Amino acid sequence: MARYRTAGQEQAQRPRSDFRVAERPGYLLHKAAMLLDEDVEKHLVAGVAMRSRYFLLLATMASGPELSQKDLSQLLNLDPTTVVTVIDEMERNQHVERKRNPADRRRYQLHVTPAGRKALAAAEKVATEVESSFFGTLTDSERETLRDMLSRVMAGRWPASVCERSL
Amino acid sequence: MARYRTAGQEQAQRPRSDFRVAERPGYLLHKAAMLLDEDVEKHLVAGVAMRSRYFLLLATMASGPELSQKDLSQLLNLDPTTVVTVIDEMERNQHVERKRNPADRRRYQLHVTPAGRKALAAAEKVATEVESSFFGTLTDSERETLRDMLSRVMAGRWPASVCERSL
DNA sequence: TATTGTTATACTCTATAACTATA
DNA sequence: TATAGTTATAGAGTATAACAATA
Repeated sequence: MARYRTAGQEQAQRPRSDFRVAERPGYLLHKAAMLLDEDVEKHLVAGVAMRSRYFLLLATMASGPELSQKDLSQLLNLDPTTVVTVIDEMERNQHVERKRNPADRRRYQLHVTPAGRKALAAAEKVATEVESSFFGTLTDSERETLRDMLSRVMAGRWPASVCERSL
Repeated sequence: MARYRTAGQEQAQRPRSDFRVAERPGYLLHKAAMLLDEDVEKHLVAGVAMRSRYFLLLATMASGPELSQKDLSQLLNLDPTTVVTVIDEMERNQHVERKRNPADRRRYQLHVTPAGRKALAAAEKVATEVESSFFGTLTDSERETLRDMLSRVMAGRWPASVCERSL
């Protein structure tokens, strides 16, 4: 992961920051998400040797409705082939077991093992700490407001439209 | 660009959505940014044949302090080699001219041409429409709150730490 | 005939390293 | 010796398409 953020110690000839992009709400959203993603990925890898998409897939499998690999790829916007790769890895790590769905033998029932749940708990602890630190300057009430606004902005697109299906 | 969001029309056997990831503020932020990025990219390509990073670089060059390619790569978290590629393309499109900085002949002065500003204006119109539509369910006051919260969350990391340098 | 999951492959994007020129 | 920019190359990531099994 590249780091272009660490600053040098040079002359500050024009301490302005009137970048047009910095005023676009869309770019602020993009940038904030990128910074948080990097933080989460870095700490997950360092703390529990797990990458973000592994964590997200595991967390999704461990909670809520039972999902096929196809469902997961739709919900998390991951390519189906990527889901295969990550779940292969999960099986090798004995965090997940693939069992055929008796009602539709094309699908898998993805079963998170106790070891998988344990690993997930550790990862969630890390992720929660990173998020808490990232949103550190916001009050609890503000965090709730942010959560609410983001949910509303996505209403009907996520996760709703995915859930319309078999979920 | 892949689309895993368009839903089929099947049985809704479990209309729940208690995914653990959906409750993480971090994932909400990530997902919202992804959706918006996709919208912006799609409409920029379709409307003005311009990709997002081209637009971002052009918008940054056209406003604020004069930046070298190195500065741009740091500010926008783009690899320096990517910046070279995109600015090459901009030169072919006659949107930008490279001139040597007389004070430091290693650096370029990147000059946005009138044609470049015209293209930028068209792109900004598209991007603004997409953003406006994306944040459509928020009131003006809420949008300001969101902008403010995102800025505060990033305070000290962006664009400040980049600006500490030569900008 | 359509769908889930898989594999193989191609392609895009990004990162790494070496090079030129300037400082 | 260090930095800005460039080029070539390698690697990671993702998408495409063909396939097997099942519906």
